[in-house]
Amino acid sequence: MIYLPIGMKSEATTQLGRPRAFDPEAALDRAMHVFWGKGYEGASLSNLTRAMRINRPSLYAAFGNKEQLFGKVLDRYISGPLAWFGKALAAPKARDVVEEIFFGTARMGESPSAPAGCLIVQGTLACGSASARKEVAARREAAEVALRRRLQRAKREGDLPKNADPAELAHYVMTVVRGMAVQSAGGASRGQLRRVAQIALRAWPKG
Amino acid sequence: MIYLPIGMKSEATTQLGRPRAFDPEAALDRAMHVFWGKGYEGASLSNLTRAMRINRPSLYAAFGNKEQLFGKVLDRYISGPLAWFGKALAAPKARDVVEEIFFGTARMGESPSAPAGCLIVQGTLACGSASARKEVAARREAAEVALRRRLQRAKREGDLPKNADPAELAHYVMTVVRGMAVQSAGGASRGQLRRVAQIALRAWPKG
DNA sequence: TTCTTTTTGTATCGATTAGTATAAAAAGCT
DNA sequence: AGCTTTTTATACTAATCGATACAAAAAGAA
Repeated sequence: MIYLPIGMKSEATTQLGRPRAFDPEAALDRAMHVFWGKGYEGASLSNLTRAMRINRPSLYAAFGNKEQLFGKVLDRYISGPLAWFGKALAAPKARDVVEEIFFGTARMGESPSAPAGCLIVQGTLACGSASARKEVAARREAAEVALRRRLQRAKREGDLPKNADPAELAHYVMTVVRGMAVQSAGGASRGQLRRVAQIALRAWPKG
Repeated sequence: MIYLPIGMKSEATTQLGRPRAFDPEAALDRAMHVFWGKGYEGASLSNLTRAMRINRPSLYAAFGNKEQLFGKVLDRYISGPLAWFGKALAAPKARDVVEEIFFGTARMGESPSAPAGCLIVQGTLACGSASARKEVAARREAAEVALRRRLQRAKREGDLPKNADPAELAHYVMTVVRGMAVQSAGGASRGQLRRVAQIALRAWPKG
């Protein structure tokens, strides 16, 4: 019994056994929308299997269990709907990095097919499953660490004023971003989020 | 059968029947901590009754059902741990109002007995119960409306620059506040939150 | 005491939860 | 064909969910 990495079919040239009738990546996308909209424990297995259009044993065979499925969904969320974040970190100037993060967050509220808010923020903020909560918290922390390192580099390059603290600035930016996610989940429009982003940018140190 | 308002014992001078053996307000406080830490549907009735130190029928007799208990807890949360918000709105200058809101939020993370974060933010962000979710969203909206009205008054009084938009500023402030709640739930210290508050204040329009 | 009223504790309800046992179905290989 | 392997669908598990039925217990009133 070999554990097959999710989202990819067997690499063997000759396929053994009955082929699966569903696309694991498409199923993961559907599961993502369910978790995104209802949170980790708000999403029941019946919700998930119905949306993914597979039966329960297929889900367990392909993705492990609910918690592991959630982990795969988190990975896919970060490398999919949240991929702009990594690109934003690559912008030439720190000010541009932060601007892209703010407006990228505002832009997330404009897709009508995607649920409002952010899976990482609302997926497990308060949740009975401690492990799922920790997994989401770890990913929130990772994003902040990445931005902090980027701003520390900016400081070394003279891209930030001498009195600016990269760690505090990173914490501020991520705070605003997560607040925007909460507002979006509460029904805030993309226009409102953009205006919040513009105001939040006024706090950025003058260079 | 008369529905007895929660938190107050019978007003009749002569009490009929067996007196209840618990203090409803203390029980509500304990329930508040459970909801605060685990969210609406993360808090099971077994969690609640154990923390409240009452049995299930006592809970239902005194508070209705889980959803109504949550509503009473929300009221108590707003008039208790969140009472500083109403006082902040009464500050003389708009800048002071916002400052008190920011630092009041930072101060909420310092009580070691209380759960981290904000019940209103994390109680039901993503949750299966649509009614509980709407109830929390309504209270989030109410806070923003109150601040918006306060800032509109400030504008009329010349307490804000002519180019400042009270509605946008209110949205920005509540966005930061809710982001701080998320950060706090993720383990941010009061010191970190205070520094975020200071940076966020730099976005405030110069008067 | 006896009656009435309310709270209490226990034991349970049907529904739903996450997770599986089992066997039929569908493919390739020999 | 016959064999092997994997996925499929159905049906089921034990546990937990929110919510109650029921009767004993505890008070005042008559």
